[in-house]
Amino acid sequence: MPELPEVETIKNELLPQVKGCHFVGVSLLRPEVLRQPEASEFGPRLYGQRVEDIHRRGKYLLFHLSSGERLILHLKMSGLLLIRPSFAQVEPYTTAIFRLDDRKELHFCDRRKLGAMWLVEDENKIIGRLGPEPLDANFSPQVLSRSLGRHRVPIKALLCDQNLIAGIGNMYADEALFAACLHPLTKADSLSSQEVGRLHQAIQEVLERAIAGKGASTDTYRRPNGQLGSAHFEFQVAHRGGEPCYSCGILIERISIRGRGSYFCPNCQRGGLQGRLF
DNA sequence: ACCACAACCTGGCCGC
DNA sequence: TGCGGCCAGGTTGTGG
Repeated sequence: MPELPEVETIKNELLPQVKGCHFVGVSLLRPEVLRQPEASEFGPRLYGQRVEDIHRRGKYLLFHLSSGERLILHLKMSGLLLIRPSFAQVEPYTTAIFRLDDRKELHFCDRRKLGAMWLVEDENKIIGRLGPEPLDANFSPQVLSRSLGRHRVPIKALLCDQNLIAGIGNMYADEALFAACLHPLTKADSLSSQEVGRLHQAIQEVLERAIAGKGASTDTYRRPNGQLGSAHFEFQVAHRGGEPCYSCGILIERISIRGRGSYFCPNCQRGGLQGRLF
């Protein structure tokens, strides 16, 4: 599942391939992927535009176009962006093909069909409500503390809230809580300042390590060249239910929080307990 | 304002 | 072997 490190990797590896290229055609194989504008308007507005830059915001990818417009993509659960040669074979579940002027194509594939795409003049209509970027210099422990302090919900649920912090999903929330020795059910507003500091550092370290590993290929994720990421080999708890903790040997448990699988070590993640759980 | 939950989607996995 | 049902999870919308 593409979260911040996966989308960051896609951005990093796509950029040298498409920066400076012009769009010379687009095929919408599944027009429902396009949320804005109407499908009939999409091709004409994209045609001839140069890709000036690509940015990431949370889990969104933003293509900066020469007109000043933004082509925005969200990969949701199973979206892939693949660079292919012209007239390459089209994989199943391809929803859109962008043709570039250097005989390359950008394929948007999406097995679960949840991904989405916009072409807009004002990106803030799409990404304006996102919380701060966890790897930005201005994401301080104080900023994190302010986000957490007003909510009496399990810390795990808050870490996945894109309006509070942008880019963290289920896997990296579990990994950050393990690294901070915090139980996922701990009420967010009960964290001490030391615990918030630990969590802040854990979030940044877990995300940076996953970016260094080019993302985690636990499910369908692949990089634009088709290769897998390696970040999941370093996972301590995510998707490791029933396996022994690398730190203490106790079996990793899985519970459901807000309908999402949450993996944690019941021995290492006692922080936040002491009667503060429920 | 805050919180919970269903819906979207499909391949894979489980139990019978 | 086959089939029904459930699960994965990011985001939006609805309702309490």
